[in-house]
Amino acid sequence: MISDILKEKLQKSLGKLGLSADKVIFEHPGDFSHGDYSTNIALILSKKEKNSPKELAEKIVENLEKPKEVEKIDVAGAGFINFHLTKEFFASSLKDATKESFGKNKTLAGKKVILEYTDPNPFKIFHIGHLMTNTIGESLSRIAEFGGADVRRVNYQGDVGLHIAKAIWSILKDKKKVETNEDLGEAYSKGSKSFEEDEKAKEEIIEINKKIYSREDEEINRVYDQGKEISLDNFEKMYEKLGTEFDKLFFESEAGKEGREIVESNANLFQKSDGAIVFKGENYGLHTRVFINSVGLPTYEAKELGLAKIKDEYFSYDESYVISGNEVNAYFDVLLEVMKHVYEKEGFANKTTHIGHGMLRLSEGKMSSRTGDVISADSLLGEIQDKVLEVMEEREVENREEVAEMVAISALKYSILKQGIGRDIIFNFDKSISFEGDSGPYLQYTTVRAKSVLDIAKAKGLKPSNELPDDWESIEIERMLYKFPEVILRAWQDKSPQLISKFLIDLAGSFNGFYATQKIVEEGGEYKIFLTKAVANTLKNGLHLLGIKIPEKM
RNA sequence: GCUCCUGUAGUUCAAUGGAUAGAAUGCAUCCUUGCGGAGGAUGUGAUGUAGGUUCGAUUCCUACCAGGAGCACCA
Repeated sequence: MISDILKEKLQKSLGKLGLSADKVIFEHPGDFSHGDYSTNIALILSKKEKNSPKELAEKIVENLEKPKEVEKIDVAGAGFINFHLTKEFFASSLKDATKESFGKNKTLAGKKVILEYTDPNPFKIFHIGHLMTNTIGESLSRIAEFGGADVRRVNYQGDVGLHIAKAIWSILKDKKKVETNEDLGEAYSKGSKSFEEDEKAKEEIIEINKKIYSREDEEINRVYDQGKEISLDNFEKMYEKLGTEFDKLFFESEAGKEGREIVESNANLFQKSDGAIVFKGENYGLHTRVFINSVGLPTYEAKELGLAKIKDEYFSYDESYVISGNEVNAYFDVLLEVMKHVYEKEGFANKTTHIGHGMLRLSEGKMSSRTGDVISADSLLGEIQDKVLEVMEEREVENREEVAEMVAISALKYSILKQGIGRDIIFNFDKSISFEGDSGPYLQYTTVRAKSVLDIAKAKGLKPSNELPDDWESIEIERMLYKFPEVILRAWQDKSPQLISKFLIDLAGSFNGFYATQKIVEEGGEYKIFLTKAVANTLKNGLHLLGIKIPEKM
């Protein structure tokens, strides 16, 4: 790595001056005029020395042996030492950027990583919140794969619990045939409403809930089994659309059993309180949470406790990630504390990380799944797709619907992944989904365009070559491409797909600028064609990491 | 009330303690020759308030103001 070479030379120079530094940090300046690598070492060391940072920087540079990859070294600003790389370095680094494997690394080689995400509940609507969790989880899974990890994607679905009792109560009461997912959604929101407003309904629902667990009532079992099947089929279709293939589905019914046993066999850790079994988190700076409720049923907490073990039996993981909305952050802290004690030997708590993402909220107000006031993923995607079709109207494209769906999903996924994971997304139907500028479709469009250029070059018999033309001056694109692998490393380290989004949008912008000012396909343009190939390949790999598909034409 | 998160152009988002706080969108002006205009170029415009730490603060600390989430049998 070039940065290692720079570090070594710099240490030597410091040595000559009788100085030393434990760690020398190189970074890429935001502004290209400040070079390709930069270090603030002089600013830090000048504190101990009496020299001014700028003078010290100049002394360091005087004693610095310039590696062949470096064009020039200069001192700027308050005392930064900036390194400008040579065009030969860029030209040779481009070779990597045209490789299929560009961006892959080995930081997670041999590691078993399990990621749980999406977690919709049968009998309920797959809403836009699930869309958000899925998008983030899928992207992180792919980034882990690029790091060489053995990855398992898992999904944990609530197939028991009050929400189902509510839906079943409504179905039984109306004696209605349930055939579609919409029927289920309707039944749920109706049952949910009655649960809040009608005491008698509430009692009946609680009664049904017990029978769902015990499976003693044939009528209930029949409705339950049928509804679950309809729901899961519907989810499968959605996963396919979104580009996620789960390796394993877990269900609350199994996790509940396991969890209850674990709570019972660790009785000393828990306390009885008002008929429930609780964990007093106050002793650990946390709060109290119920694990087994007063009716004797395991809550989500106990289920998740069981799930950690079930996951390990399935795939003895080194790292486990649970991706969900950040509304459960506090509860997850409690859970991890309990896991520390319960699974002391197994060390699950240390291997498990909860990633809480922000909420998708509507500018018009809050979304509530209890009142049935939710926006389904289907309706949102449909609406975006209609807008895409409008833009596509005048274009000649085969498979219109299919392409429009790809573009719609890309628009949505990008708008989720372009910002920090923990932050809420304020959603405005008219404005939020963009097809231009800082958007998924822009990235797709740029990739398709670059590929189209390559096709034309090929048809004209012009072959890409990374041999530099005599009068070549290195351009922004070259100075960006070689950073892609570093970006991916950091994206995993920080669990921030947004770093990849940012990188791709900058790269695409830079390429579009290049495209607008230069003719690429021409005699003597072999290097520019090579550059285009590198950009297309990098965009392709980057978009893959965001979970975005690329159409042939759009 | 307690805990956590967030306050950056009109709007939606960036900025591992660094250099002139970046994009996009909006608005204004411009780009037929040359390969996809879902594009390109130029201009416009912002760190909630008050202190502190630091050579250097959007970033760290304190207080305040504003918004959001969580705080016992939902998940």
